[in-house]
Amino acid sequence: MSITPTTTLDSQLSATWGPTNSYPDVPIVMSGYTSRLWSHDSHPQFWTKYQVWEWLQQVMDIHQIDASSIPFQNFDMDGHQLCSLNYQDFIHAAGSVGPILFHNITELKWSGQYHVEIGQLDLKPESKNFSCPFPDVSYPSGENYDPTIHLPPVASPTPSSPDLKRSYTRSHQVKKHNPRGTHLWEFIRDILLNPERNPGLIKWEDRTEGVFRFLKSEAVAQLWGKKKNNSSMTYEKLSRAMRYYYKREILERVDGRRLVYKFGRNARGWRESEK
DNA sequence: CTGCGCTTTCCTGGTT
DNA sequence: GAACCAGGAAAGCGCA
Repeated sequence: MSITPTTTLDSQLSATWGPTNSYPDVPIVMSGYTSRLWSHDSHPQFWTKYQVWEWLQQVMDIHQIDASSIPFQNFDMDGHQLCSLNYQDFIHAAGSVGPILFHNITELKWSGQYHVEIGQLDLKPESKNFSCPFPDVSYPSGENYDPTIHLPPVASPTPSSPDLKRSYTRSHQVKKHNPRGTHLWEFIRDILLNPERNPGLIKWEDRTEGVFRFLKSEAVAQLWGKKKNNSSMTYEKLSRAMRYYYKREILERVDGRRLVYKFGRNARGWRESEK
């Protein structure tokens, strides 16, 4: 991990979770965006593991693919190893997202400049079906809150559950309503799933049961606000949004325990087996 | 323009 | 008293 002990929380958060306008629905002019976010535009060959993860996160963000759609642990490697992967390796590691990643890293290897590569790719967020030189490269959009049409974390190389297998056949389906890119519960989940990007903000209380606890409630709220470009976000407001999830069974109540929540039956992608 | 889904904001009242 | 929890009400926002 490249974060030094002297790094402030705020700078850590900015560095790890991106600027306030990291939304793909903001027009993508990657030069400024990336130059701020992507401070290490060195050749991918020289990336650290952490930089590889940052790259992954960026690509997922840009394509509005849910971060849990790919098993990040399959990319526990540095840039040198990443660059040595072939097309099949990416398919194997990231399923249907593999081609996107492969294409992206290939361009990067050629250009050595992240922002150049993004510019070349015409990755308009509004193009629901990303067209790519590789066959069958349509990708799943983010997960859906709607339990009846839950779009999948499809990209796992080994879809084990019946749900996942079924959803695999629907990979061309255009995403349903997801106006702000990432829902709050997905944002929370992604913090939990990326410990390297979670500087003590939220922790699992019971990993298998999906119980977690806010350690720095206001910091999480600020981070959420940052993501939504809303500097007045507070834990008070965030928690109100969390409470709305009870009714939809995305979260379950945990009585008597402050700052503790539990993922419900309609929350997807948090289980280890789903990753 | 309208309706919908997901917050965001504000609020009152209760609990730890 | 501060921090948190519960949930109603209404408004904002992006999208189909």
